[in-house]
Amino acid sequence: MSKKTPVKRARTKQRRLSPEERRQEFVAKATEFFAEEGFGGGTRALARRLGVTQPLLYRYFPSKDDLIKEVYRTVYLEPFGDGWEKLLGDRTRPLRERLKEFYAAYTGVIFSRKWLRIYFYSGLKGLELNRSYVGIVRDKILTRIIRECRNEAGLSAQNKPSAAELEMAWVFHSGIFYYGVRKFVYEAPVLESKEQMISDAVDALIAGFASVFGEKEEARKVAVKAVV
Amino acid sequence: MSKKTPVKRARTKQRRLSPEERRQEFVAKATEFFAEEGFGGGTRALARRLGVTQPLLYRYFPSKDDLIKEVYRTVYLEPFGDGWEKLLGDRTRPLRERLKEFYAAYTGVIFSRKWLRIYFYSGLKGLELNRSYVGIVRDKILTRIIRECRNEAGLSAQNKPSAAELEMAWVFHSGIFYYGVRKFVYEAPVLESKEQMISDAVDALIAGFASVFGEKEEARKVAVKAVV
DNA sequence: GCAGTTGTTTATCGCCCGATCACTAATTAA
DNA sequence: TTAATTAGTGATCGGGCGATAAACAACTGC
Repeated sequence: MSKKTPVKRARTKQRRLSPEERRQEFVAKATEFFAEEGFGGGTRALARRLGVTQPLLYRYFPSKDDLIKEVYRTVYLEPFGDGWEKLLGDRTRPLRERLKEFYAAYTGVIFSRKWLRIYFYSGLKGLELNRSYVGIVRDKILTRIIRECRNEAGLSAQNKPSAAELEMAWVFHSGIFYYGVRKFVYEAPVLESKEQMISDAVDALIAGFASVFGEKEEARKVAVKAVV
Repeated sequence: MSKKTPVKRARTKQRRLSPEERRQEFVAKATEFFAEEGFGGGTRALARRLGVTQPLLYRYFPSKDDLIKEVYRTVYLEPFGDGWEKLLGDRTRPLRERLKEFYAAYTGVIFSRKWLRIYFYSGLKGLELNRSYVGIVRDKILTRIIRECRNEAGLSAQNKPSAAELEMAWVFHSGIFYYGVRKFVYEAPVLESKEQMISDAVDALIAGFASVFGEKEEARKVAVKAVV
């Protein structure tokens, strides 16, 4: 309320950080700020949260848009490890186990209010960034998962998944994704155990994939299709 | 670019609409506008799109926020029919058929750039509206679906679905939902046939539900759980 | 045709926004 | 100690925002 008193910070006491450290500190705090306020949030409010004055931002970033681009970079590109692809393809371990471990790790990164809200804000802004992210998920994750599901269901290996297979993987993946959205964005009640949610979803995917695409379960599949 | 020339619209020619018609026209156009620009879009730009001047909006709506509330109302509340609950529970028809018909109708309503973007913008704004929408989906749709899945899997009827069952229904429902998001918000390529996507997802749900929760498939279930 | 009512515009207010500039304080190098 | 460099601030600019008030234009009933 009474933000009138300028408080007169004791400027001399706190240790001065190196320029790069300071910059990173600004980006990190800005990420939290924009996650809450959206990219329409003002630079003055942001500066207030950083404990500095607004013009100082312009010493570290040429414009607000440049700052936002840095926020994107740290949120999207940094966390995407490449050990994940290997994990998914490691056939010395059961597929269920691999999938559960992968999604435990993946959701460990993206299931936070900050990550998800930045993701949606940038998506609504129409940035090509989201489209490219969707492409990465498709190529690095879903294509691998389908390959393993085909193997699990006793189907012949083929490099390219069919559009229908890819779509089923998307439905599965998005279902898990949306658990995080409900919990961290809508703050709606969810199943308390994330692990069980993932476990059940993985089981359903493997069973469903075999049911829809499997040859070894042709009897079931025919019965399914006959109803339609 | 050269918006300088005021264009001097021929004001006398166009027929004057009744006040209520005019109001509804404004709300409809405002919905499209906010879906694209977000609720941060300016009233001047909106008025320009409506072909009127900005102060005129304030004769029809006391404030910008009131206009936004009307937009919510028409987007969320109007389309939600109540024949859907009956459709889901109609056991004279096969479950697969009911689910496919329901999701064909449901996605027919919500799968549009307009609907989905308004949904996300309001969700990010922190409005309680989204949380209540989530509650409606849970009670009116998912609870019914689980009841029918239990019946299909030969399980005893119980009124309240378990949290794990509800979560599996959410994963399934969200997976379908996200097909629309990918197509209409991210404008990413999707399986061209929405019907097949729904059909496969429904098949996977029924097979997956039986696999995870079914008693008649206890052997498979035990095998599944043993891996973990 | 005129009065009253309703629809619409022009002009404007106060506010907040992103950005810039000139200045001061703190740190570093000699 | 002093000169140069860097970090940070206060004041301010032009512009867009939501909202208001007063004037004007167009219908309506008499």
